Order: sequence, then structure tokens, then C-alpha cells
Amino acid sequence: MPELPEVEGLRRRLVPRLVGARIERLEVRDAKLWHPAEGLSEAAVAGRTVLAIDRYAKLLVFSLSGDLAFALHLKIAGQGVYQSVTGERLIGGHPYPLPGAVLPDPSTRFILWLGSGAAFFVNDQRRFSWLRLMPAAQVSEFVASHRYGPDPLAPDFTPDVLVSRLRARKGRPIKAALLDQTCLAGLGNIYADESLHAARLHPMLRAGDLTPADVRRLHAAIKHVLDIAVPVGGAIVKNGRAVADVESGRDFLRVHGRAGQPCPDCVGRAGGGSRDGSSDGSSRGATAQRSGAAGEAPRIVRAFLAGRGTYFCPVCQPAPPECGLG
DNA sequence: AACTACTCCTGGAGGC
DNA sequence: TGCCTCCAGGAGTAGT
Repeated sequence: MPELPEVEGLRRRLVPRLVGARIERLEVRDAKLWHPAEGLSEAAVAGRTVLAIDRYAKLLVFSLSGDLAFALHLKIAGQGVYQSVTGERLIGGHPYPLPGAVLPDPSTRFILWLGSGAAFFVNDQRRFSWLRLMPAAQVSEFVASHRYGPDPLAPDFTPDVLVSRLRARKGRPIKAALLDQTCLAGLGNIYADESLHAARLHPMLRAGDLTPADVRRLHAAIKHVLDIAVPVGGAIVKNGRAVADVESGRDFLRVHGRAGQPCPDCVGRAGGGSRDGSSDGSSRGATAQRSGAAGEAPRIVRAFLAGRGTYFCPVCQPAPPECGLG
């Protein structure tokens, strides 16, 4: 679930605190998630200094002195917590659950103990995340092996680039293409849904059926959604559902996890109405329904597409004729 | 080659 | 209250 905004948000907050810091030791608390390159062990990390933290798609790479590096993938539920020597905490990645009052807690898989007395905890309730230690010389090959597509935050991510990436996947539903990290690196289920909604494109549209205007709108929508999400470190999502957290500014999701609620764009266009907080109407398979009584704003629906729960508005994201959804 | 289905894992939610 | 089942998700792999 940590997608590009959550991972990039974590990276940006870690850089001023970890870069230049000396690592006392790395504590591996879950060997299943630990993947050192041949001949390396956690002992090799002790005494090194963090030189840089880079991001490739949803992957964080920590460069260390002495030509070592480790790569961290938070997968679905991974969470990074920096804790200063005074106990002040900075949380990034998956926002829920909040870590226990005392760290490490049972979900803590790795700890980077820093010479200053501070520490960086990697928590993951679901045990999908992983940490790989390798020689620095292997990093570029390791990253290349993932065949990541262009990064939407990079300055060279242009509408023309998006056109060419989608052309190579012209038969696929646009939602599936956006989730494919070799097509575009960093989007996941949340931001694919949000980008398609902002661009008013139905998730079942074939990538090859998008007009040049559609692609330009989608490109702008991806940039727009990320521009909102990245500075605040991503969205508040708990167990796959958007959670209201207006104070933090992280309650910006408009469709994802909001099945059964009025489409905010349609409400806005109609000049009235408000979210009613009705329950999530999730169910497997296509559940698309038009709006309820005449005059009401259409409601967000949930379908099952590309192996993921997919949220969209059946009115402002009109269905292609053949798909039967929406 | 392109696509789908399955797998990994576990806590929370909902139904009974 | 307690038990059971379903669900969420990223990405690698196997199968079609």
C-alpha cells in the first residue's frame, strides 16, 4: 500500500536525519524478510555511514560508506519509523497501525541503531516487505532487473512518454497498465484510481483506445494527484479503506475506498450535497450502479479489476460500450 | 508476447 | 462473547 507518495514522503523526511548518520548496528528481527547478497551479513553494516537515500519506483536504496547499499521495499504494509534520542517519532510508509508506545513492537522486522542514540524501525504486520544488502556496485543491476518504467515525478515524464508507454500495452485496461510498474513506476491501486477519476477515464478503457486528449488529461491528472499527495507523505488508509483525517491534510482521496458515497466531482458540479459517510458497499465482482433517486449525486462504485478493488464514478467516468461496468 | 490466476501474510471487520 | 470467513495489498511466478 505504500505507493510513490508514501515512499517518497518517507525518503524526504529521512534524508535530513539519516544521511551523514553513523550506523551502530543493524538488527534483523525477521530472517524471512532479510536477503543479504552472498557473503554479506548484518554485521557488515555496523560502523558505516549513510551517504544517500534514493527511490526507484517504490523501492528505497540506502547507500552506505565502504561501497555497500541496502534496498528496502515496504510492499503492502511496511512502515518506517525514525525515533530520535528524545523519543520524537517520524512515521512514513503505511500509516496504520500506529506503532506501539514502545519500539520495537511485535511488528518490528528491522532496526537500524544509530550511533547518536536514535533508531530507524521497519515495521510490517503482514510480513511482505523485505530488505536486501548488497555491494554498491550491484545496485544499478538490481534496480534494472525490475525494468521500472518512467517515474512520474521525474521532469522527463511528459505526455509523449505516457503515450509511448500505453501504446505498448494497448490491449490492456488502463487501470491494469497504470498498476504495471514496467509501464509507469510508482503508482499503486490508490493513485491509479485517483488519477483515472481526476482524468474522467473509466478504468476498463483499453490503453490503446485513449485519444491524445485523454492521455494528456491522464498525464496532468497523475501529476496533479501526486502534487497533492507527495508533500503530505501520502494518504491515510486503514485496511484498504480511506480514513478521514482532515487535520493532517491527508484526507484527500476522492474515490478510493469510498464506495457508496456521492462522487465529489458530480456533487461539486451540481452545486450542492455533501458526503454522507455511508458504509462501504464492497463486494467482489462488478457492482456498478447508477445513482439512486433522481436528483441525487451519483455514487462511487467498486468493481474488481486487474486483481484489485477498483473505485470509480459511473457518471463522470463513463464506461466503454463493451465492458459492462458502470 | 500478453494476459490471468495464484501465492505469500496477517489483522481487522462483519456475520452468525 | 467468541468463532469463522472474507478482505486488503505489491509483485513474483506459473499457467493459459
